[in-house]
Amino acid sequence: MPVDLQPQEMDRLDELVATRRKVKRKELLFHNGEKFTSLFAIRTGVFKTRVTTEDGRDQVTGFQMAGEIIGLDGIVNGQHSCDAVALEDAEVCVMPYERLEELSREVTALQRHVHQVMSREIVREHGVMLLLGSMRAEERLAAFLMNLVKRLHARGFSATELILRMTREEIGSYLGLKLETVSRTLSKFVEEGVVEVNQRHVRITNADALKQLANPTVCN
Amino acid sequence: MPVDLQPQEMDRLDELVATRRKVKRKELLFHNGEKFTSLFAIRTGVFKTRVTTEDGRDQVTGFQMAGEIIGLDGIVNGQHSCDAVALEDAEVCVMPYERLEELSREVTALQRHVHQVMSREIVREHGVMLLLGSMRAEERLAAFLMNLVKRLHARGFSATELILRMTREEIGSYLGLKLETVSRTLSKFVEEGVVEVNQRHVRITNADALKQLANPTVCN
DNA sequence: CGCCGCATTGACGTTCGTCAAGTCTAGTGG
DNA sequence: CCACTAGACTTGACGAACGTCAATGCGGCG
Repeated sequence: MPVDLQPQEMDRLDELVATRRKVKRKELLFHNGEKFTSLFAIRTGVFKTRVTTEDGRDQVTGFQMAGEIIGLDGIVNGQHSCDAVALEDAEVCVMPYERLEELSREVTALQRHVHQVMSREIVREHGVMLLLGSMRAEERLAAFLMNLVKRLHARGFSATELILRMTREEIGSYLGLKLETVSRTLSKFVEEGVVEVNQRHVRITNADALKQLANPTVCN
Repeated sequence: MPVDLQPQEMDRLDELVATRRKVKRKELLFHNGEKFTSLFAIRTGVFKTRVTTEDGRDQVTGFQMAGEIIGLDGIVNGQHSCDAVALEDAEVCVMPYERLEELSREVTALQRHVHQVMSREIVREHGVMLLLGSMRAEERLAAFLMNLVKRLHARGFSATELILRMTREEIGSYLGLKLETVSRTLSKFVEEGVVEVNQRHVRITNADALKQLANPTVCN
């Protein structure tokens, strides 16, 4: 948590995030219906969150990576309303929610931080709604790639290369597309010289063009 | 705010929501880029929130009615990232955010309530993402009507009749459809005897059928 | 009355989903 | 070490759902 604090406050925060938990690839950090007790701060690895309907359809609601907080959905009803699945071996800090509540009553910076994290998630979801509601396949995928590479870059990785930790199907679910459409659209980007793709390895060769695709000035 | 409290705590909360503000139909409660200072609790009237892209496309991210909190998007960056537009003459309580922070440090029930409101919004948006990402027009519209009537019923209105405060275009924007599709789908429902429609007045004549159409559990 | 915004409906086009075949890669076991 | 398999991915042909464009209707309000 990137908040600056007094030494004594730091100690209390350290205690809050003292517990760690490892989650193997394909395993669930928590699942729909599970009792909510803690938030999780991702230390390593990438997760997806998904919601599911009775009739088996599901929707990926996000991909989360190091430094991001997961589990906020559980606060309102005391139980989780989505699944969190590790896309690779991962480790998280377990933050017991009741301790977090107490502490954020005492440490103003923490209170503010918690509010910001939740607000940021709301704003992010607004962006996804915009994407799902009014963009075409090309734009969705371009926006997705831009977003991923930006977040990775902020974590010290390349600004032009990335390795997808998720399948075409998972990308499609997140973007409201079928996996074939994701694959086709990626191929199209390759033809246009915007990216190079080798399985899960993606290299952005023309970032400007990608930005154009994600935010076209002309649309129908 | 439906939280039970000590009398003295009540007084402090009363002070928090003392300021009122009236917003006329089609006017903005706040707009994208505006400095964030307060959250708003809706007393009367219905609002829509929307996000916009540079190229002029916009997406309705929600319709809010009495008792609901609006403005949470502003917390993370200190400025609003969407517009809130009144769909009819409305009145809100203005809750200065800094006062809210202070108070929720002292009143545990308020702290919890704030967290729940934000978490609820996150969960609601998960539902919208599911709707936008994996449902067809019929299902989206059925889910939308069910959701509206449920919320109205919880506020003492009819469980089968409602008046839409928004245009077909606004419904379409929220559901990721064009207004013509909304209109056609409504007409289809009428043909099937599921609803009666007269302009903005809608009567649900076969709630079970509507629930069938909206298959998944996208409620809230 | 006549205008204007909203809504409906039809004809047609585009995008994306569906179905199917086939390729590639990594992992498994003989 | 090499088949063998399973899962992920690619690509093509076709169709359905929804968008686009356009004409028309309807109701409220100055």
